[in-house]
Amino acid sequence: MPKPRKRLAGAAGPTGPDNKGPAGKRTKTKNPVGTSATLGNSSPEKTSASKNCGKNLSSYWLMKSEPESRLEKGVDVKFSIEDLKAQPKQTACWDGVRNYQFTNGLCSGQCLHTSLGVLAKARNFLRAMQLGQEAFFYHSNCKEPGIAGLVKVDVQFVRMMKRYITLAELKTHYQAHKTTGGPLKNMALFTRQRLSVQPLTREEFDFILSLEEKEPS
DNA sequence: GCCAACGTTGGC
DNA sequence: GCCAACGTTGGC
Repeated sequence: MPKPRKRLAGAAGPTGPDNKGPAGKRTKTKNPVGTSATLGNSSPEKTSASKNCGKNLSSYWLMKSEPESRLEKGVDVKFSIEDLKAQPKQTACWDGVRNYQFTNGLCSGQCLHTSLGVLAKARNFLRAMQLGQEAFFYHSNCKEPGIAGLVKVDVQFVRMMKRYITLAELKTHYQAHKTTGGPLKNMALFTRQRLSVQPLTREEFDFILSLEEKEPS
């Protein structure tokens, strides 16, 4: 029996995000939504992108990763967006994750995800993700959780957020949107909170992007 | 196939 | 470090 959570709408931590601002380099990322990348998926009739007008298929994602060191079974699970940037080609080896071979053989000893259990749960979404789709890179299990940057799936750094969008801020909007019917009203970060890889609607994605231009609420 | 116990996630 | 939430497991 799930009990209603009592700690919602908590105090927004006063700690400054300490973010470094826009990282200069942008890899050109104008990838049109409609281009079905089809990762070796050669079923002809199933270009998922052409199903309906592209409205409610998920082309956007939020991926959680832990930016602070934490040992899990002897392995440090830390992988921040800065770590991603530091990878060769600013791209993380994601195959190890896909195949659930979460062993020392990972490409640089680091990985985006923390445990096999998490991966199993997110497996369906991992499968649904396609190359080039955009995702927010979310820092979890840390002092100030929030969206740190933008990546492309499988998994390449795109850019830092212009400002760090904290969980607290997202939650404020989520709460408001539940009543107003705004774009974040069903955001999986809150409704399916344990999913480490979660789909975003285009409306959610665009709304969150628009927050970059605004003052933190 | 139900459901309580358990383990993990992750905000606080 | 605490503990709510929630996915998984396993007994029945």
